Amino acid sequence: MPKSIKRTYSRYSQTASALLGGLIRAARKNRKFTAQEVADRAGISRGLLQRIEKGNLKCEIGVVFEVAAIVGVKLFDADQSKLTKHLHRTEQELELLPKSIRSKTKAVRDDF
Amino acid sequence: MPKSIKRTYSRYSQTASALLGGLIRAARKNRKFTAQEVADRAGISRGLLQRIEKGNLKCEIGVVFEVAAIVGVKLFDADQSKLTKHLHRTEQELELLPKSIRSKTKAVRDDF
DNA sequence: GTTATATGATTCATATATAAATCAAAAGTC
DNA sequence: GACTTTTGATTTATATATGAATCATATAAC
Repeated sequence: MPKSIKRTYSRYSQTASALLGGLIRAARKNRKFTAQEVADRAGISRGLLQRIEKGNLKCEIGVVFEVAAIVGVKLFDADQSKLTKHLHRTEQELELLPKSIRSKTKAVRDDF
Repeated sequence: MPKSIKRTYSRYSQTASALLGGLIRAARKNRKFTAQEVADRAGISRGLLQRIEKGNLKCEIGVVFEVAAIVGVKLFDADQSKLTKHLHRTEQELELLPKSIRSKTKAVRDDF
C-alpha cells in the first residue's frame, strides 16, 4: 500500500518536461489546432492537455507521447522506422549485458 | 468524474517508450547498478522500475525522466545547459504565436 | 465597438497507478 | 556442485491523476 508519495524532481527532469510541453504547444499552434481539437484526437480532456503543455511531471508518459505524435513533435528526433531500428540495436546490446547485476558493495570481512 | 478510461496507443508511442525503457535498462547495467539500487535512488519501488524498463506507457513521465537522469540517459540528447537554451527558444517562439487559435471549420452560411 | 470562441483555473468524484509484500526461478559467485 | 542475490511476477490497499463540469477572462473575428 503506497504511503503518502511526495516526489521531488531534479531540475533536469523539470526542464526536459517543460521543453516537451512547450514544443507540443508551439507545434499545435503552428498547425492551427485548438486545444479541444487535439484533446479530442488524443482521447483526453482539455484539462489534461493543458497540464501536458505546461510540462506537468505527473502525467502518463503514454498520453504525452500520443499528443506529441498528433501535433508532429518527433521523439528521439526519429520517425517510426528510425525508432524501430534504434530499439533493435538496444535490444541486441541488452543481450550482451549480464542478466543480473551483483552489487559492488562486497560485504567487508572484519572477522579475520 | 472520469468514466472508465480505455486508452489506445499508437505504434509510434509504444516504440518510443520501449526504446526509452531499453536505454534505461542498458545504461543501468553498464553502470553496474541493481534494480533495487536505482529504485532507491529514484525514490520509487522496484516494481515501478521494472515497468519503466519494459516501456509501460502508464507511468508518470516525471519518474521516467528521473530514472533516465540517474542512469545517465540524456533526454533530447542534451545536458542541462542545452535543455535550458532550447526551452528559452521555444518560449520565445510561443510569444510570437497567437494566444488562441480559431477553429478552421467556419460555420457554413446556408441562410442566404 | 460587438460577438463568439478559446483559454485558464477550479472543484469534485472515481478509475487507476503505485508501494509494499511475497514467492519462485534465474543467475552470478565461490 | 552449494549458496546468495537479483530478477520477474502477482496480489492488495490506497494515494492520486484524470474526466467532467463550471466559470471568468482573454482573444480573435467581424
